[in-house]
Amino acid sequence: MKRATDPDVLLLQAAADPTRLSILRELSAEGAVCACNFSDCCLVGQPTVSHHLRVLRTAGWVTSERRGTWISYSLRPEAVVRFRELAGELQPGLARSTADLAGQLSEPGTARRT
Amino acid sequence: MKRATDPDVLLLQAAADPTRLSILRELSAEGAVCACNFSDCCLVGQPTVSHHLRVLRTAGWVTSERRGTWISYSLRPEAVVRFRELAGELQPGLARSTADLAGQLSEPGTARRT
DNA sequence: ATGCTATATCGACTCTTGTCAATATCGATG
DNA sequence: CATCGATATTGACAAGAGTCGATATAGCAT
Repeated sequence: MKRATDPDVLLLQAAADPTRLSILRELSAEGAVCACNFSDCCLVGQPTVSHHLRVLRTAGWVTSERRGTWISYSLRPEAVVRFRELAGELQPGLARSTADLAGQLSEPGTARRT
Repeated sequence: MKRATDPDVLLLQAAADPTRLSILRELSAEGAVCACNFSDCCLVGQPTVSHHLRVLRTAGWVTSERRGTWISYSLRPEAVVRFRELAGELQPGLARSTADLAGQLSEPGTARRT
């Protein structure tokens, strides 16, 4: 995968994995989950879970908090908000108001970059 | 990347690339865009654009329609709707109502799968 | 038919990712 | 301090993704 610099792409990349999406959904449903519970629900080993949790933390999806021996993870509200903004910004086809009627519809320019 | 079977993960994976997110945003802004316009905005060659468009089409993000020599792409409303649903399903930490007060908070079970 | 332009496909290459086994670290507790 | 359980890190590996150059296909115009 191309190394992403855009934080939005980072956020999407982090969510775009079966294991990590399961983790996010589990966190959404449970609120705060101990790390040791994920290796069970996701059918992967403990180091792999740890790796995925780091990816999610790096992307801004989760925060961790020690509770004695174990560590509880939870969703960061900012990430959820940003994710929803991303979804809200995407609109299907309704953008062209008058230009469409004028037959504009994003006609091809000269195709550069052979 | 782990081969995804979950269509939701497919959708996220398709969007989780700088070039493809640019394409999606361009489509959202313009409504319908000729394929030849993307190789300009995304700083990649024409075969690469074609490849990304196929990924987006496979994931259900876009549809294509011939207009003479060129081909116009547009967002599929269903994909946008599903994306928004995904975003809507994710909720930060507010899930635990009474269980939290009882000190439950998803305590660790036995960590299986050594 | 010939040529031209737009798009897709193929083959190859490099870099990244997901995964694990082994090991280290950290906290609690005897 | 020694030990145990939970978590993180390291190193290695196979598989996949993104990219490009070359080539093929398709529609239009001359």
